[in-house]
Parts: sequence; C-alpha cells; structure tokens
Amino acid sequence: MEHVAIAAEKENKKIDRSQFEEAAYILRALANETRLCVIMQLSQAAELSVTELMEGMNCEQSLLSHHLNDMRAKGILSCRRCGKNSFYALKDKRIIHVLRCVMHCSETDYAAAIAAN
Amino acid sequence: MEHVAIAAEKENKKIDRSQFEEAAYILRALANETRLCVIMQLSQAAELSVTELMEGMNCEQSLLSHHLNDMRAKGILSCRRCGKNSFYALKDKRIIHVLRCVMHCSETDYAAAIAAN
DNA sequence: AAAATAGATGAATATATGTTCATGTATTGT
DNA sequence: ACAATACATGAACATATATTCATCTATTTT
Repeated sequence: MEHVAIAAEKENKKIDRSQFEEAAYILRALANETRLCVIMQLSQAAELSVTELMEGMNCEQSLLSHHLNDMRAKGILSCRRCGKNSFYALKDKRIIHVLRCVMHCSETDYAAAIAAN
Repeated sequence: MEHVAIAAEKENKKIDRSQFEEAAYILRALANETRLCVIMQLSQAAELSVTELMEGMNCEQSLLSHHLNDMRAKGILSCRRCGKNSFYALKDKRIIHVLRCVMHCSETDYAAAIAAN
C-alpha cells in the first residue's frame, strides 16, 4: 500500500490549477485591443458614454457595443442608462494596475514574436 | 473646408489603438489556466523540465508540450535542451508582476460572472 | 541492440472569439 | 406624429484556441 500513499502525496504537491481559473478569466476579458482601449479611456474618466468612447478610438458602433456588453456581463464594467445615453464605467479600478503592468512589459520586444506569428 | 479640418482634428484625438496590440498579445499568451500554472511554477524556480512542470500540476504531457511550445514561440519562455530533458524558463521576469497583479484582482468576486457565463 | 524515458509534433476536432450587417428599440427634438 | 439620435441585439460567418490521440525522435539505460 506504500505506493498508494506516495502517489497521494505527490498528488497533494500539485498546484491547484483552479486558483488560476478566475485569473485566466479576467485576462481573457482584457486580451483584446479594442477592450484595452476602452479600459484605458475609462481609467481616465470615471464614466463615458458609448459615443464618447467611440469618438476616443476607432471602432464601429456595433462592435463596440458588443464588447461593452461582454465586459459588463463579465463583471468588468458597469453600465448606467440615462436618457439616450449609456454610461459605462470600470467596476474594479484594480484592473488599471493590470493594464499598466502589461503595458510596461510590452515596451520591450515581443514585437519580433508577434511578427513571426 | 472648415469641417474637414475639424474632422481631421477629431481623428487626431483618437487613441492610437496599435499601442495596445502588444499588450493584448501578451495578455492572450497568458490567458489560460494551464499557462498561468506554468508561469507560477517558473516564477519560483529559474528553470524546470517538462516532467517537473507536469508533476507540479495536473496536465497531460502532450497538452503541456503544446502550451510550452506556444509560449516559447510567443517569446514568453526560453527553452534549453539537455540530454533527455527540456528545461523551460521565463524570458521576462516582469511577467510575474502581471500575474501577481491579476491574481490580486481575482481575489474578489468575478466568481458570480464566471458562474453566469 | 533493445527497451525505456523524455519530450515533440501533426492531424482532427470541439469550442470560443471577433467581426460585420441588418434591423430593433427607446428616447428626444421638431 | 415624425424624424433623428444613441445604442442594443441576433444571425451569420471567419478565425483562433484548446484539447486529444496517435505517432515520432532523440537520448539514455540495460
């Protein structure tokens, strides 16, 4: 029975992958040019309407709307309707830290790998 | 001609989305449970063989190998062959900051949004 | 030389994501 | 009441990602 105990012990040493589930989820929610651009804008403005966001970047209304709705569903953004406008805001400001951090990383040279696909 | 100038000016105010290309690229390269688990392990070990990585988590050899190769191709990891073993290491330690940052974010309550899909 | 070990690789497949287009809905201005 | 504005939504599609399986290669052990 010894080998069973050893196997069980080894199993216990394994990192619990589930602790990364949520992290991966958040990263997936960010990992897109358009969405990063939205987050960047919202990091400087408390809240912005769809039109304001659209004017700040280069994105079709429909596509932006889809992304905004996705991010809201994923708990990244909040949305408040007011008359004809919808105002979106960051739900958790700490997201900004992640963005800053990765922007800092991206100052160097993944460009080659990107180019190579 | 005035309106043309105004349009051009508006165009200039738009955020250059391309600055987020590389950031999105890195985020995509991280946004996966298995890969985060690899990065976590490599953040504590300088370098690890595929077998060591495998023992530290719960992942089939082939799948892990695919992920490792992808991350290498994307410039996240380096790889050194030595006899029967391949040793992988983080190419840029700053990735660890991103991981820490997002793990910190994920301490709170995206769980509901995840559950809701 | 044969078997075992460590890892890589390619095809096949399932699923997720991103994007566009056409159209819908609520609100506001005339 | 009608037109315009601001935004949402669903279908259709293309592309990207994740995963499995079977197989291959290089190295080491016996």
